[in-house]
Amino acid sequence: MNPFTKKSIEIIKSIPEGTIMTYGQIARAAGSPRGARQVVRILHSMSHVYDLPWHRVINAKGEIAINDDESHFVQVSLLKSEGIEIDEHDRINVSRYRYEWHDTNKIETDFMDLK
DNA sequence: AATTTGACGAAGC
DNA sequence: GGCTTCGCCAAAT
Repeated sequence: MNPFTKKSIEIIKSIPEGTIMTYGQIARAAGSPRGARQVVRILHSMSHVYDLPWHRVINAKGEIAINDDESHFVQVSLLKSEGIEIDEHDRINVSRYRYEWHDTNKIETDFMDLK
C-alpha cells in the first residue's frame, strides 16, 4: 500500500462523528493536492475492509456524491443520525460541519522551524 | 499498450 | 444555480 493510501485511510478513520470532510480536503491532507479521485477509489474499494466512516465524506459542494440510490439513502440516514443537518436538496453546510484535520507530525516540524 | 472510467474540483459562462 | 470544459490519475477494460 502506498503512503498516500495509507495516510488517507488514517485521516478518514479520524473523522469524528457529526463532522464531515471533502474528497479534495482528504487528498490535500494526505499529501496529494490533486488526488481527490484517488480518495474516491479508496472509499469505494476499502471502506468495508478498514471499517471506514465512508458516509462522512462528501464533495466540495456539500452534496452526497454517491450515485447508487440505495447507498445514497443510507448515507443521508447515517449523517442525520449523527446530528448533521441536510437541506431539502440533500445538501450539507460544509463550513459548518467540516472537520479540520491536521497532521501532528507536521505541526511539530513547523514548530521546530521557528527556532 | 491505448482508452475509458469515476462517490472529484475549479473555473467560466 | 445549472451546465461545460478542463485537469487530474490509478484502476479497469
